[in-house]
Amino acid sequence: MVKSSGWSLPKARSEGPPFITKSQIVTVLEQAGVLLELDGANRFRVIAYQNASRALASLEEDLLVVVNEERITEVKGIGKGLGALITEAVLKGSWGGLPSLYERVPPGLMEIVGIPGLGPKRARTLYEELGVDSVESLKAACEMGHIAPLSGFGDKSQQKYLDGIELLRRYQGRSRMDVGLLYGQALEERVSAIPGVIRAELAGSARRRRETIGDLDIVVGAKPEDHNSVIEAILAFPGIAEVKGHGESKVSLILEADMLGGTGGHGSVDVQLAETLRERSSDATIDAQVRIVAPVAFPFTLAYFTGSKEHNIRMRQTAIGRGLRLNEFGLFPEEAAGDSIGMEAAKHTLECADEADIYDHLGMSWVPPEMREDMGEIEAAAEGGVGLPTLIEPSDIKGTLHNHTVASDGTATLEEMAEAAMNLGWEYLGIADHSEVLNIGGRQIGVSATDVPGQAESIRALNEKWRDSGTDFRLLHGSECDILVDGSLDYPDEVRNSLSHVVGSVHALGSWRGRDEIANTEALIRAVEDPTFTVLGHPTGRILQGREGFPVDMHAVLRRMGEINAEGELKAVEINASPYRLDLDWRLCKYAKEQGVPVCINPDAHDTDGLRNFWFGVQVARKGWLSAEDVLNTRSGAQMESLFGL
DNA sequence: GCCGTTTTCGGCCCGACTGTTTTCAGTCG
Repeated sequence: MVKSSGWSLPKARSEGPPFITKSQIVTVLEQAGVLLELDGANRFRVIAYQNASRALASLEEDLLVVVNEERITEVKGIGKGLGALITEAVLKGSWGGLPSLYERVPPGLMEIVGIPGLGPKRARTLYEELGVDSVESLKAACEMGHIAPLSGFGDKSQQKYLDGIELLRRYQGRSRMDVGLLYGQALEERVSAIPGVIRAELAGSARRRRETIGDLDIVVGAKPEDHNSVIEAILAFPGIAEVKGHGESKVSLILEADMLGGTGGHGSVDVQLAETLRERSSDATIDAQVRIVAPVAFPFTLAYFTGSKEHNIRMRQTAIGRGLRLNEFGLFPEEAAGDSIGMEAAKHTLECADEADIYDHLGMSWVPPEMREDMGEIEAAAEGGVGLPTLIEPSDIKGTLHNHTVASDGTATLEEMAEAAMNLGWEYLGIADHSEVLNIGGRQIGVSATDVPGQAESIRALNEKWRDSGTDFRLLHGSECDILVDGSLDYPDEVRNSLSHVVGSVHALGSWRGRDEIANTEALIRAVEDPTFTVLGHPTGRILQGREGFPVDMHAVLRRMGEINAEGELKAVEINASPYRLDLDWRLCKYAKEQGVPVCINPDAHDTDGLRNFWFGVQVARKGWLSAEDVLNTRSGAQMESLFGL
């Protein structure tokens, strides 16, 4: 969804090259795609810009090196034209023909295409015919009845746009993973319990464990004669704020908090976590679509609505390569289908009992839903699936390293946190309270250097008690140590040297967000090079749907960490498992692994319940292709002690 | 604009739905 208006092209840095960074170019290509669409460009040209943006985003090498060695067109999706544009931006800091495109398209049109049912073609027509160039002028045109008389428009369009403007104003956008899954699993449980429902499964971005979830998709398998009664049962559910529409095979709903009450809570988000989320999200609503198909079509519909769109496209292309056609109802020979489409064409489908059979017919192994993003999984699943990893499970986690107590801004004591960790079956809990420099609103939050030895003594005493009683559990005494603006670490060296581990984190976001990517990258690299540095905590500082992280070339930071590890050190990167953060981003996990940088899944808990957030971190790790051995805290307590030289 | 085990032109994933039309374009997922 495009929200921003008044886009502009980034200015070149003064020192360069690179005069423009990779992430800036990624954004520009994405924007240029939208602008071209509004400008009436050929739709395949638009797709080319989108693809190039995607391709560049997943480029792991240093862009300046690739450009200098004239290898940019070797990237699939970047050809002669866009390769030249990227090269010019990197080496000269200018943007070819793009400035005129940016000037040509009125800024307000970007906002208008966010209105449901109003796309680029119609937005363009409205601009040309009526001079509509903002949401405000569109609203006025609707109210004066100027839209309906236009050719291709009508009364219904005019009303739909008015409704859409209202919706846009109220629309809260996507939901965080925790909220989306809570609703999704509640809905899935309720639907599964309806008589006549043979199978029901959550699909869409929730099943793929995206960090935020747009709307919920539930696929239901039921005999055709039961479809009507199933739909009626769904419409009678509690917690439905609005029925947006329903037909023979589809129900479209808006859910509210009452949906969450009374379900067993036996899904993957466990009962206590569900309680917490219930309080936290009492005022949220979320859109849901339920699709009902005959049992024989269930695997195809489930796969189709699980997506992603990009993954589905590659699946269909694979099918075409084998003389087959794939749609949401079946997989069938091209010639058998003839001119027919949809369910009719799928009458000739190959039999598939589950998703694995579909992949099998295409010469592939089943791909876990988390990985279906067209980020290499199509290739990895071919030839017996040799490239597919065995993904980490929540039960692989043996402890975590970044948690707070009352000593800084937590609400539980060492003993309380330890007990909660033992109840999760963990063998250790790393305590990492904030370091001295951190204060919020003038109030000191962090542990002063003089108080560190006292905490060490408390932890030593507790560990001794457990050892004497034969309990295989220990607290590890670390710190969440601030990375200062110049990349140095808080506390004197001797304080950091006394700790088992140092989680280095940036908190002074203002300064970091105010300077450029290259300066931030250099500072972060300086931090990780410190001999006492162990784990890079919430690497970009992002808050999902709250604030962007600071700009940084995380590939470069991970490369440097990998180099240091190759010399026998231990530098790990955190997946901060708070559902508000989920930082490191899943897109970077595979790269960290390839560079030899272990990932550490940390709940960043500030109370005992917060420890359970580690589950979301495991989802991110799975989405990022990680196995148990790629994650530091799947090691046993004894192994961790020996790694930290205790 | 990109791409190539039918290659340098002619394709580019597939289908449903909606509202406007009289055979279909635009939008959405």
